[in-house]
Amino acid sequence: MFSQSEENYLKTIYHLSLISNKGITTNAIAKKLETKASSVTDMVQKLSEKELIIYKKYQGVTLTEFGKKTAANIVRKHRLWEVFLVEKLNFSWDEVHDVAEQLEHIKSPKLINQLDALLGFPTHDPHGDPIPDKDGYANIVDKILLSTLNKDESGVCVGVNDSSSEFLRFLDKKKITLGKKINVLEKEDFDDSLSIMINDKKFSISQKIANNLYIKKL
Amino acid sequence: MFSQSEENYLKTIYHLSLISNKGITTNAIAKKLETKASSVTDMVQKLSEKELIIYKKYQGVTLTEFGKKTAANIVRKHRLWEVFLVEKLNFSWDEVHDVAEQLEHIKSPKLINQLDALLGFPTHDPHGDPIPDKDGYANIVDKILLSTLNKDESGVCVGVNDSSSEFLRFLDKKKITLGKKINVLEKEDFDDSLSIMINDKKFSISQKIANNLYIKKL
DNA sequence: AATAATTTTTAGTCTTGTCTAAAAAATGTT
DNA sequence: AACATTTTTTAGACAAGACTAAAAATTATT
Repeated sequence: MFSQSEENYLKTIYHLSLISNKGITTNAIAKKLETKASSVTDMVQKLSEKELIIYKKYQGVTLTEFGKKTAANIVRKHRLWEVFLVEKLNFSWDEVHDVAEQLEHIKSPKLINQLDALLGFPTHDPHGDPIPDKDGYANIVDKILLSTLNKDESGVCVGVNDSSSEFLRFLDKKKITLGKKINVLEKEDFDDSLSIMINDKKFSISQKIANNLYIKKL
Repeated sequence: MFSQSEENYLKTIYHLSLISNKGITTNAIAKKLETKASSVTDMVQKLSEKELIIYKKYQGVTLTEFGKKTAANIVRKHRLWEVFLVEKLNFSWDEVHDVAEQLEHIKSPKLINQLDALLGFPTHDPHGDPIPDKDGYANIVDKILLSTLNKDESGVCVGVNDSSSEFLRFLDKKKITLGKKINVLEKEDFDDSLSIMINDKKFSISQKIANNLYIKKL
């Protein structure tokens, strides 16, 4: 069994691995966890001893198979709890993260399997992120950023890049939810803002917004 | 906010207070928590500084109003989670304790209130123990031990004293569940064993069993 | 290739919560 | 009341996980 702290480091390394596929640097981990590089060095040495990661001084870390599976399982728990909070306890999608962050550390395989069943074996969490299965395998959807679409192209909203409550509440206000169809009517060269059509309504969004919304091209 | 360790001490003191209503001794706490008396001394000093308990050297501790409320809230969370595990996730009553022991430390008032609602505002946990309300008030039932009943008296099963999985599984095997009616047919002077009638079946139970089953007299 | 800037590691400190061993206080016994 | 026993507290140590400051290694720049 691993401590909460070890699990948090592991999860962070896992998330960074999905983006970069190079060795994960000490500084990158420190930044994500809002901690100091020296603390990271201490912890990666420990995780390395436990064979969760491969670590060579000054060369960053990569997950072992064991580490990958362990990390995926924490992510699985996090996302299942998020679904539970939204589906069963009427949380909104901008409220779930902090609570799921605590719940993901609860140790009970039966609990998670039963929760999975109660929720009807969901494949995605409320933000559109895939829920890894028991073996750590997660469906990677071929999602792209809305900002990469051109004029007259369209797609379906499948996820968010930034899941801060500010951004999520903005989407709520604009009635942009997962599964909604988005048409790009115009793309401004000047500031890369987009004129889009959603819910039969037309409005303009900034590049910052378009850079944080994942869609699946149609 | 309090640490998990602080919460565990507090909860233990709360449980001991309900039995003894005298000052709770260092040793009693150490025994219940399976730790050393010196560790208890350290922690009660800390809890005292935080005004959760009143502590005078060599004289044991008592909960303050604030401490009582805080402790009751932890117990409330523990018991609500137990109900959830049994009602929604098909746990049996002998499996819930360890998981609830972890879940009780999750910090989110909304989570607990919504869970309470999802479960239909239960008043008792799966072992028959009352669930304190938000203000820390718990209904104290006038329950007595089965062993205190005499020949030809009868009662309804309302709780257990020992909630070890061994004992709970024994009750399952004998089909003794909360709410069941029990008639005492005979009481042996020799070993204080009882001959009882339950589910229209007659059998004999040892004093040890009778000492761990709470009933409400009829 | 030498120097500057950045990143990473090391060394030492701090806090939390635990422990052991010894001292001090309280309680029990004759 | 004096001694023995038990309980409780103190003092000092340790592990986990974090931090600061300084050293070492790497990377970037001229």
